[in-house]
Amino acid sequence: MDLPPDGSTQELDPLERQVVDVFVDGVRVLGLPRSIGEIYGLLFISRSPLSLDDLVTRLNISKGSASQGLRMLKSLGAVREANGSGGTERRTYYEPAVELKRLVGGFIREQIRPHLDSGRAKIERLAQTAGTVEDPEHRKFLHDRVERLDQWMRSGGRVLPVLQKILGQ
Amino acid sequence: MDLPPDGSTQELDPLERQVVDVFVDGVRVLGLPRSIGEIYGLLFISRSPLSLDDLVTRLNISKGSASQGLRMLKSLGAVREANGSGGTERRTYYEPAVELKRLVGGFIREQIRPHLDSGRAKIERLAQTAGTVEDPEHRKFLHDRVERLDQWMRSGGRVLPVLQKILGQ
DNA sequence: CGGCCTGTTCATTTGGAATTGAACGAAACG
DNA sequence: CGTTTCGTTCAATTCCAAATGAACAGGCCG
Repeated sequence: MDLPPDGSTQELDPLERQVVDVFVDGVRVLGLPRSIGEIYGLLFISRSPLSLDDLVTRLNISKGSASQGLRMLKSLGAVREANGSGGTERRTYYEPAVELKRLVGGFIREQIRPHLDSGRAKIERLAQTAGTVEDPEHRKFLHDRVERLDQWMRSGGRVLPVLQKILGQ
Repeated sequence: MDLPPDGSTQELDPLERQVVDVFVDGVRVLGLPRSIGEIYGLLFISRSPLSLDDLVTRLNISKGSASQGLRMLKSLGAVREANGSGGTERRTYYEPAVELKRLVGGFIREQIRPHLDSGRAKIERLAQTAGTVEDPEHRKFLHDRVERLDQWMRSGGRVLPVLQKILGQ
C-alpha cells in the first residue's frame, strides 16, 4: 500500500539486471561499494541519460545512496552530467563515460595514487625507526627488508603509466 | 586476570607495529582481510620463521583467524613452510615469500583471473540476451555496449602478462 | 591404548562500512 | 515573499564479511 503497485517502468528488465550484476561484481573486485556498480551499470546500459530520481526508482536505492554514489562516480570521471541539449530542464541527467582509458585513469588517480603515496611516507618513517636499532646484524636485516618494501613501491609507481598506456589502446 | 600479565614478548614493538600497519593498509587496497596483512607483515619483519601460535600471541588474533589466514597466504604463494633445517620439530614454522614477482603472480592467479573468467562468461550470456531484442535501433545500441564490455575484458587479459613482466624486474 | 599437542572447521558473533531516511539548503517558480 | 522541487548531508541503522572460539581430527609419545 506504500510501494506503488507498479504498472510502470519500475523494475529492471532481465537484460538490465544482468548488466547491473556484471558491474556490481566488477566494483566489488575493485573494493568499491555495491551501489556504485548498480548506478554505473544502469547508466551504461541506458540509451538516454538518467536523473537521480530515475536511479532511485529503478534500482530501489535511497536518494542518499544515489547522491553519494553519483558524487564518487563523478570524482572518478566515470559519469558526467548530460546537459540535455539546450533544454531549460531543471533536473540534471547523467551519462556514463565509456572510454576505458578514462575509467582507469580516474581509478588510479583517486584510489591507487593516494595509497601509494601514503605508503611511501610510512616507509620513509620506517627506515628511520629501523636505523635506531642497536644490534648491527638485526639492523642489517631490517635495512634489507625496508629496502625491499621501497623497491616494491617504486615498481608500483612504474607500473601505473604502463597500465594507462595499454588500456588506452 | 585472564590475559597473561605480560612479562614476555607478547606485544609488538613499535617497529613491528609500523610494518604490520603498512601491510594491513596494503591488503585493504587489494580487498583482502586485515588478518592477512597482519600475518604477512609480522612474518615479513621477523628474522626467523614463526609458528601459528607465535602469530596468535604476538598479534592477538584467534587460532582460527591465524589458520585461515595462513591457508590463504599459502594459496597465494606468499608464505611457505620453513622446514626448520633437520629439526625433528613437531610444530611447523612459516616464512614469507619476499619476491614481488611471486606475490603478484599468486594474486593474479587466485584473485584476478577467476573474476576475469567469470566476467567473460557473463558477458557471453549477455550478448545472447541482447540479440533477442526486437527494435533494431535498440539492439544496435546494446550490441555496441556489450562489444565494449568485451573489449574491456580483453584489455584486462592482455594487461596481466605485462604486469607480471614489469614487476618481475 | 589414553592423554596430549598442533592445527582445522564451522556455527555464531562482531565491527565497520554501506545504506537509509529525515532534516536541511538552494534555487526555480507563482 | 511562500511554495515546491531537486539535491546534499549526516546521524542512525542495517548488513555482511571477517573474526572468534569451541568442537573436532589426527598424529605423537608414554
